[in-house]
Amino acid sequence: MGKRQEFRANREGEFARVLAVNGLRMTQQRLEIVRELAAAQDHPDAETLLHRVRRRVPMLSPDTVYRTLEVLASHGLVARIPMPRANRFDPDLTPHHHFVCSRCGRVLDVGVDVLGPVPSAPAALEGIGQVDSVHLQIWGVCDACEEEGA
Amino acid sequence: MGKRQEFRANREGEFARVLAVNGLRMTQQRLEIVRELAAAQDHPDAETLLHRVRRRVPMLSPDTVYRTLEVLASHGLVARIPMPRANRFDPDLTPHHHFVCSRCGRVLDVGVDVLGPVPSAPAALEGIGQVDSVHLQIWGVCDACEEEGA
DNA sequence: CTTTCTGCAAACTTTTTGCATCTGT
DNA sequence: ACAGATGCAAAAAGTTTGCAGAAAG
Repeated sequence: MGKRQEFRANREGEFARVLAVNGLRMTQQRLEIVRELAAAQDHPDAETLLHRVRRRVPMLSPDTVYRTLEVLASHGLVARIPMPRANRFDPDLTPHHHFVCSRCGRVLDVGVDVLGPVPSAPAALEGIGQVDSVHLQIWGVCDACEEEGA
Repeated sequence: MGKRQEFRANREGEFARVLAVNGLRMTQQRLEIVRELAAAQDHPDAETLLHRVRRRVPMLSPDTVYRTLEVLASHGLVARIPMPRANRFDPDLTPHHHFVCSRCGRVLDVGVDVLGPVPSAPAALEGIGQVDSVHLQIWGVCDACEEEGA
């Protein structure tokens, strides 16, 4: 099993553990949301994720998805990718970059083998602040859109 | 004059030039918006910029600011910093990083002398797409917020 | 039983759009 | 003159919030 797949497979237990430590609860909804996100091969936004989980949990409300994603992100269990229209969420916390297509909005992973390692920052930057994460975003036009436009 | 200041000082003429090349027009509103943004020492969002320009041009409408920023960004004259609440815009295209405070939302510049150069990507990434820009975002808590919370 | 979570609905913020009018070139 | 820009207003899109009832520990 690859490193990234292995990482995803442990998300559910990791989530349960972090929740427990913080006195929060593992609910059916949260479990389903985490499962769906961990299985996602793309970088869905809240609404997209909602529709996917609703295939199994039709009663799920949008609020719950937003709130769960907030919990996940604030505990460092998923990465928030800030985007012009809507935030995207990435269950994969292994080092990699993001290519964002400015035409179709797709977010594609770029391995560290392709572009070199994610730059590492010290825990604190002199005169600036405490560092939580370092996040490289590459903007451009993806091949699919490039061909279409030709 | 420092490199960054020099860069800012030329924004106005550069904008006029790019507009002309593309058959677009230099209007009073656009001029004022570009001036204000080029002079900004922070990373304002559309609404903040609107308020600043309105001190001199009270009749300016929000739409015009949004549309002008879109023109600027799509012609590579300013950088769009995608953020959870609202986009921010940076007139400074010289290489540097952005530290985003997750508590207060401030965006602070981090020089390449502090964290090393912005990773450079080739013009095209094999099997992915054409690269327009590479953008490093560092998330954390700024010193001002850190002290407050203590 | 207590604290936390959910769903509903309504509000809020940021951004976009259609249209008539006005302006730069 | 004519393409392009502006302002107005209304709508869209994404997200947050207050609250009553439901559920986890």
